Amino acid sequence: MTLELSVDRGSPVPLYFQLSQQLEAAIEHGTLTPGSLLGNEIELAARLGLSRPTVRQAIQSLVDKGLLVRRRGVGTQVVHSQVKRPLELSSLYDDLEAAGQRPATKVLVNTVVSATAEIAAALGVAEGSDVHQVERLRLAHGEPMAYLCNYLPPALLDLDTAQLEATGLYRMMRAAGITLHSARQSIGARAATSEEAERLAEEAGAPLLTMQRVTFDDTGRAVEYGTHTYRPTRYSFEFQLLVRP
Amino acid sequence: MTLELSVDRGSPVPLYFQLSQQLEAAIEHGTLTPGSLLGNEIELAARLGLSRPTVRQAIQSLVDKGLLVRRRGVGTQVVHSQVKRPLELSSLYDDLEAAGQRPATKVLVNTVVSATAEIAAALGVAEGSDVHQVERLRLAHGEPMAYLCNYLPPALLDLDTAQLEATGLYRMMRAAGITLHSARQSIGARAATSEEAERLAEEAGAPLLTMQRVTFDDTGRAVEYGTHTYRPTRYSFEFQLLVRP
DNA sequence: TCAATGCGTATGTCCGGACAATCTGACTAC
DNA sequence: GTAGTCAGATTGTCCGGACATACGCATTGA
Repeated sequence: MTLELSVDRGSPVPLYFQLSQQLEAAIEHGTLTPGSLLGNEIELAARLGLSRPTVRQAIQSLVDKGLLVRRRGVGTQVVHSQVKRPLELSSLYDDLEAAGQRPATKVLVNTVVSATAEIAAALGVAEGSDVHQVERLRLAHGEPMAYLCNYLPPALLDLDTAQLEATGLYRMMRAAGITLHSARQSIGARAATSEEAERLAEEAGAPLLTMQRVTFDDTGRAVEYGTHTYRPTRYSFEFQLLVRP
Repeated sequence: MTLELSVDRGSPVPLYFQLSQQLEAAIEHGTLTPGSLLGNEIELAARLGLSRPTVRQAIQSLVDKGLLVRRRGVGTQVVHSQVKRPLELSSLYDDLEAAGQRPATKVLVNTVVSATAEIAAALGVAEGSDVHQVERLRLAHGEPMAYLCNYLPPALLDLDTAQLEATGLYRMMRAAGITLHSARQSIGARAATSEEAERLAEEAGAPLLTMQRVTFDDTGRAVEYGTHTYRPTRYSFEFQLLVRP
């Protein structure tokens, strides 16, 4: 079979990116079957009228994504297993939306509080200084699913309650021009207190899935600290991860 | 301050790798302070007697690791935040060892069983075919910490009980020439059954942290399926993750 | 005073070529 | 028949250069 590949030099989209997208689409679509060889880089470059470094850059990006595997002396082949996505820094809202559910959000608290020692340490601000606090309840199919408590540095974002209910916090941050860079997460479990149980329509002592996260932008500022509790019967963390070579 | 950088052209270690390692060490050591500019690539290349693509390759690898941030028109600077490691496919054994603890392992079961539908689906083998089963109890400071149940395809590995107690499963796989590539994970929580509770010295109904994982090698074969339960008072999943640009 | 413009600087993209390292498979020698 | 050897194929590394693009800042203009 011959793979239809072409690049548009008039497009502002980088050539290597055009190529990697077409290859990824072909893998996704099944045109490039798992295990099949991709054909050597030099010939592929010649066929497309590109240079080898450009082709290599395209292939490399897919290798980084885990879709391709290179073998010296053999060639580049499509990975057999079904790689979906290698763990992104995704918000619960996006996760649910991607799963086809229509998540609902109920903002319980949207205010400014004085930072406790824990919050101050996480966000890197002075203890006692003002921080935004947002408490939300995330529902799916009318059932409570997770209780989210977040703290943000002051003057970072305009936290409109209506907007918080219509979209996710991360989406609002990105829209405000904040470049999310990395996050430090901790996932655990514990028994629900009576207060937590009531919020999530569980019973006191029921197991809860917990997640704490501090998110940093590309300048190294902490832009968000969150403590979340999930109902384990309704939610679990699913992700694919790659081995760093 | 002047950063000491040099490369050895006689070494079989790639030049870009030598450079990236030195830069990483300088960041780790604090010689390159967070937020500081790295100096433009062209001059850096000239100073080291390297070409710009080589220098770029070194820098790019650190950008991928989350240690550096590039800004067009500005330069490349060291990320402020404390990036430790961006979530590896690590075994519990390695995690504990890295944390300074000396993990102990007790192999409870090491046998061959007939694959149930669940196991067969995860490993991609025929239902009812033979698979290895390993059940282990992981202890730290004499206290049970996690209960690990793993299934492996037949004839993949020689599962020596003594070796399983002395090291981790992943380390044994790597030593056997298996190239780990990716894994699909699911982390959740549930209440302990009385059987599970007894194994982990908890009470029935106590919250447990659960993890399921299927690991694939670079040919796409499933090489391991594991169902783990952790005591949440003793263990939680901590990791750093990067945002895919 | 404030906004628009222009310029320098640094990274982003792309090219064409060269040699080295490694894997596969076929051939050869014992 | 088996083991060692060699050649072809393919990716890995590296070079030197060219132009495009975006950011920050100083200058200019209203």
